[in-house]
Amino acid sequence: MEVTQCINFLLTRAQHSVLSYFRSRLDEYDVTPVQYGILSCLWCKDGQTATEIAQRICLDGSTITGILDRMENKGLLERQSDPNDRRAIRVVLSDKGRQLEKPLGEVVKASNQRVLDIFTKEEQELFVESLKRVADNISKW
Amino acid sequence: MEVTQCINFLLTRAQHSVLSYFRSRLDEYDVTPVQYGILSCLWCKDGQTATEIAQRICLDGSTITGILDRMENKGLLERQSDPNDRRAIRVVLSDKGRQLEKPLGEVVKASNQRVLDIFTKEEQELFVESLKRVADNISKW
DNA sequence: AACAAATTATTTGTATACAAAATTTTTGTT
DNA sequence: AACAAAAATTTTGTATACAAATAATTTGTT
Repeated sequence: MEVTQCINFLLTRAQHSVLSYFRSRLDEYDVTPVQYGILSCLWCKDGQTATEIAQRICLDGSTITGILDRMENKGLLERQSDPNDRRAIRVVLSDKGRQLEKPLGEVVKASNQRVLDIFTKEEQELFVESLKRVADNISKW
Repeated sequence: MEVTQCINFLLTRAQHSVLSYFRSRLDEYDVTPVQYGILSCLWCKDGQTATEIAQRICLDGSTITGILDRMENKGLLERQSDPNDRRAIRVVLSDKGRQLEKPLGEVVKASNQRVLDIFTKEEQELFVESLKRVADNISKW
């Protein structure tokens, strides 16, 4: 079987294309796609712990550490220790991080539409549904 | 918009799931998914240059260097200098690399089927087609 | 032939990403 | 209270990945 017909290859290629498109659109805000994911998580509910954020966006706990480091250095957020559980840290948005909600929200919405524009409404739904089914199914194995 | 409804997030999550499944299946052969991609490329045509391989599997040239290093250390392949163009290197399979063709081919074929098993034949074709359309379309922008 | 431009591969720097181990703290059991 | 087990985060080590810069070589132009 040709490697280029392998489902892992096809998914990886599609994901890379979409990721770089999103990266290019987010670039002017000095935010990466995964950093947008964390911001988005915090816009929804500020002050979550690192573990909560990691679970929400399906990342390993140890991956979060470095990403939060870089976001803290850029002044997007702050780590605060949780008085009730000193193991935990609470991740809190800065003004800068909060103010990005509207512009980044618009950029991501537009990018999303642009990517899905090549499909009809029905195809879009089927495609999104299929991606969810693949991810959910494998995580059960 | 919820980050979990973002097409970039959905694609990334599906890709991660499939990638880790493939990784787990390839693990007993001490080969990673991208290393399988390079092997597969060479089984098809041995002695390709790093650039040819990179283009074939859609990787940046500078990414190839490290992957070939690790594969060379594991004795899967060898770098040979091209007498006709001393800038180029020819990547040549070792016996070990060649002998993996059959067992890895089978593992990947089975993994592929297992991932796609959740779909009907029609859904499979539409899904694969959609992934290609997404990747091809964005690379034109 | 001389030299600019292009090509091939590598190096350097940065960002994800995960696994395994380590650290600190909390929870549960005896 | 003592201590084992679990939980939250970080650290360390390894593997992708890309961008920009570099080095060596080849190609194209004058």
